[in-house]
Amino acid sequence: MFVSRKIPESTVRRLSHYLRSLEGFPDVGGTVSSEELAARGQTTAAQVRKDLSHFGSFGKRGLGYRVDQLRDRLRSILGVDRSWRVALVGAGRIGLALFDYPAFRSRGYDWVAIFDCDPEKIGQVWGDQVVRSPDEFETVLNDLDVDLVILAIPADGAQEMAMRAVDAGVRGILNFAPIRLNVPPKVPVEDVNLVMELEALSFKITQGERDA
Amino acid sequence: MFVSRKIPESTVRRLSHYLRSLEGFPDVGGTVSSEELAARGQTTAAQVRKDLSHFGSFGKRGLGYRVDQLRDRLRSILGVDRSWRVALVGAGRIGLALFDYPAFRSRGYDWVAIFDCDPEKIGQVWGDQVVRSPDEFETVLNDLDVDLVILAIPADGAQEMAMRAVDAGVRGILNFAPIRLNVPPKVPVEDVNLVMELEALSFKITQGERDA
DNA sequence: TTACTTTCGTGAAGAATTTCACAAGGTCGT
DNA sequence: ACGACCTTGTGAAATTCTTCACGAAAGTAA
Repeated sequence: MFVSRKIPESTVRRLSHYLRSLEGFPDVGGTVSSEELAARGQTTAAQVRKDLSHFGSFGKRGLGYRVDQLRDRLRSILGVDRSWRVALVGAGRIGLALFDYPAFRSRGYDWVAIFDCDPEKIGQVWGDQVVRSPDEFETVLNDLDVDLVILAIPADGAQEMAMRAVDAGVRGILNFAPIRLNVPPKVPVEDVNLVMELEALSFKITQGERDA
Repeated sequence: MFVSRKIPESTVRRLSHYLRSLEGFPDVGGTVSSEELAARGQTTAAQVRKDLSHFGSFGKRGLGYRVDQLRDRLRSILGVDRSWRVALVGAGRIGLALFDYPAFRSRGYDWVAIFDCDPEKIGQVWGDQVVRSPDEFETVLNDLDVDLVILAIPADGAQEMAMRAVDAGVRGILNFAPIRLNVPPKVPVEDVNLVMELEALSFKITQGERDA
């Protein structure tokens, strides 16, 4: 089956997991079976094969998948075989944590700009970056050819900055503000909502109590 | 329909959204229809009603839902009508960002302990908390009756701390480490995986290019 | 009271996702 | 080269989730 148009969200998440698992494999020349891949990442062998089959067939029957080959293929599918130019909007605690998160850099997500509206912060130097004023937003996004914007600001400014980012030609948004952004469908948005995660947790605990 | 046993994960997420929307309503005595609730939170009126119907029927036909009543009911369903005693494991950048995240405190998630294995950090004072050594982990978790643990540490230590937390009687884990934790099913785990979110984003962008 | 409007609650239909099961194709040892 | 043994790829079945459609309240106005 070739690249079909509708890949389930859940499949994409699992592909990330598979890739992470494969990166843990030192044995680069070896092979891995759907069974083994399923064991890490708590899913089933059938699910692994179905997920991969959306993108072609690159296993060998009787043997499994070549680790190095599958890893490269997953990187290419997930779009992490290139580098992405990322701008951080919001130089608060969360912004700082993200900026220093080593896993981002090591995977080809490169910081090219930081913005914050707090005059105290503008001009601060973070690593090889300077915190800039939002006044420069459109100019900088264009000049530096920014691909992705990470919004690490409170809810009230998020919609405006998202729109400005879209108008400036950004291609995707990772949103930490606890609101649903309203942007054209051509620009994908991923939400990270920490309160929601905690609420899901307390729901499950409470639910578990009811069952017991 | 009464509290059924299997609530879809997606429903739980939407309930969080509904609650967040309702909290934005100043008009406490008023009512809100499934239509209005759907408009915020990009879903459909039928979905809203179906989600709520899992937990009983507390709307009025022809009128909608009483805002204050629905808000309270959602809080109770999600388990945020009580306070939760939370321990932070990992006093790095991410830990700090979480510790300072105002939305947590305001929703009844109370920090009661912080742990880090870095001797430099042990003894540091964060707000009303002192960073403790992991040696004290079990004792403190028991003495302070900790409900939830937030793991904000690298992948390699996460499984061990998760297991120790479970053994010490913790009831849920919010995990920022990029691995799947292996814990008994009675203890729910929510994962926040930042790299995965970025990968989902770059996947969608790459996918969009293919379509075009 | 009655007609009219609104909106809920919900079974049934429809769509999407996961699981099953097995033929096809490949490896390995002899 | 052959047979025993694996493991993939994939239609079809099963399951889960979403959408539809409509009867049943509840309010309003004359």
